[in-house]
Amino acid sequence: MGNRVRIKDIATKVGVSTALVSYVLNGKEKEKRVGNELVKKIREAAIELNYQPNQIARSLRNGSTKTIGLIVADIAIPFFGQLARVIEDEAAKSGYTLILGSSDEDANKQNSLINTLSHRQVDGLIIVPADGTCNQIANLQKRGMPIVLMDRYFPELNVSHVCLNNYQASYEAVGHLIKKGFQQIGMIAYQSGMIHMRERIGGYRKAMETANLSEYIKVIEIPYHFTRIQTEKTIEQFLDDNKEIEALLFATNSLTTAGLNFINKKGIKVPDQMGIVGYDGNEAFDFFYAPITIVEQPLAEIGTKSVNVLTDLISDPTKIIKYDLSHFLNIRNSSS
Amino acid sequence: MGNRVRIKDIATKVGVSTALVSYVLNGKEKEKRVGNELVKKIREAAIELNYQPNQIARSLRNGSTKTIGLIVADIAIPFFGQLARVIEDEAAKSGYTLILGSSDEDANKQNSLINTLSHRQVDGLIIVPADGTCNQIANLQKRGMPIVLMDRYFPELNVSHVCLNNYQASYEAVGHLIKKGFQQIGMIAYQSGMIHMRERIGGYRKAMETANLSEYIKVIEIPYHFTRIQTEKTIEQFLDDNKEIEALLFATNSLTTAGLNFINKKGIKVPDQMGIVGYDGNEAFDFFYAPITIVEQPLAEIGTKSVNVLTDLISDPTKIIKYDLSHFLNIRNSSS
DNA sequence: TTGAAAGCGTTACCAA
DNA sequence: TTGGTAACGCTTTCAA
Repeated sequence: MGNRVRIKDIATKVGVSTALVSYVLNGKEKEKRVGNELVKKIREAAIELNYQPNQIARSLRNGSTKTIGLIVADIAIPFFGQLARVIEDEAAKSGYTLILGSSDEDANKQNSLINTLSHRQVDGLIIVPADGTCNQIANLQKRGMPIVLMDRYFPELNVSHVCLNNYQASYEAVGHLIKKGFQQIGMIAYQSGMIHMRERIGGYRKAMETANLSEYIKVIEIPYHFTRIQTEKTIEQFLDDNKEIEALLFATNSLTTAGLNFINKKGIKVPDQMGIVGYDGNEAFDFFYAPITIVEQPLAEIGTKSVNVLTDLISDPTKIIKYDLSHFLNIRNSSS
Repeated sequence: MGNRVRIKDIATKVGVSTALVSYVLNGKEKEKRVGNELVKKIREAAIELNYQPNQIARSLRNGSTKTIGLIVADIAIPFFGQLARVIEDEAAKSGYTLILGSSDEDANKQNSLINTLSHRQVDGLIIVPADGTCNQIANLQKRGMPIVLMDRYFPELNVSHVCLNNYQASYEAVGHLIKKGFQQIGMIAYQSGMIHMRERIGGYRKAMETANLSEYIKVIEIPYHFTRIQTEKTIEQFLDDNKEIEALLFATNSLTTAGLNFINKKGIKVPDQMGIVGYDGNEAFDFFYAPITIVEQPLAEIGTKSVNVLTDLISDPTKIIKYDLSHFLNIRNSSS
């Protein structure tokens, strides 16, 4: 872009050195005791010439880009889009801009995103880590990059994170179903070694055990890359194989959507023939004919905390903080 | 980040100049006829020292950041999230990374985003422009910034754009309702001077006129910043004031959602008591008890074309291209 | 109170 | 074939 005007042009025009211009334009005229007359002249010249600072040059000189890299699984998924928005706004408050990447839960993609972003000298990274990327994160941290893990983390690593307390969330979700009178409760989860999924399943198991329903524990884990059709087929098979199931806990929003779709097609009545609790509600459930209980995450809190933990980390690399936030149990209901 | 290793370190280690290292690391060893022996040594040293290029320094030197600024209304809205994802992938193919911003359809926010991004020396900008920002765009273009407008544009400006042919889309959507036997068709739109909304309304009017239904033309325009509750109240008022209405065209996804919600609450039967067509379907409509006809935009095409038009523009600033793409009329149906 | 100049990490021109 | 070095635009130290 024809961003021709440099600090030097202003300096020449006013007849001073570039140092003076830099002081004034950065608001250090008091500190540096620049003459009032000159301050005014420099300001005017800057406006007249329509000076636009070159942040790249500034970054190179300062060693800080005022930039945060955000790596999510997929920005097209509303959960991550909403999170990104909160992060964007919170980051802007501290003068940071977002550079974005989607990993598709793929370790290789995540790796190349991390490389791209760190070459661009982002000041820090907020990452929703993909399965099997523990080493990537460990290496990155070792090289001194400030990192906050979001939505999931690696328990074996001492890295800052902001996540949901998934264990507790599932535990209470199942408790809710049990209180409603369901006993044969199954769970539809994703196939993933990541802590968030393990804890969602773990909380379910624990709740069943606590209620003396261990014998009814039934979990199916669906691969992330399954299509909608494949997912519905798998759920169908699961229910065919376990006809005694009275209620289902879905581990993510997209699984809930696929599940409800399937239930709709089959004409299974909710909640009479099947009790339902799902993670991460969205407006879609408002249109479902029956109220759906939802494990809702505190999105705004997750986003703002992630940014704040990161900026703290940037100014003090030893300040590692870990949040496991609480969920809400909400009811999505078309008549509310 | 402790990204200590510079080209100079490699040069020192191997005992050559930085120039040679730069050539080799940029794959210009053939062109510059660097000795095979040295090439190998330099490559090895780079790996051994774990050299990570500093893209900031490179950008300053080259005058190109390989960065695209993307300004949407709100990345939390799935329509824009999906678009962003397509753009991210397409941009990556040409080595570009995305810097993101949400304008909230607000001229001031958009202005400061444009400033932030252009100070960061993005190579080009893809913008979903807010109402009343014609001058911003004109000035930006005058200063030489490559710009592609997306989703909407300013007819009075000669700036590249990639949009839907909204006029035709509404025209055909209304035609569809008329073919189904509806005559008293109302429209729920946003209050906006932007071309996309004007065309969506214009196509509706034209279709009504063509079918000799001019007297039934009824449009309500809802302010963008209305809450869900306010929106539903306004729709209720509109329908109370126009009890003869048999069908509705909703100008956006969120208006459709609000409208269907309201219709659900009131127990109005679709399509017997009310025919519906909405823009930009999403999975929510799959759960609605009746099939909903949807004006669907070619998201992938809009995204990829936006990137390609922009990269063309970056290499040739005179290459202004305008796309008005065609929609699909789809049916979202829970049994499909 | 002001200015000269070094330096951030790269690239690429020009010379050897 | 190889290397010295200027330059990208800015900030900041040091000297005047």
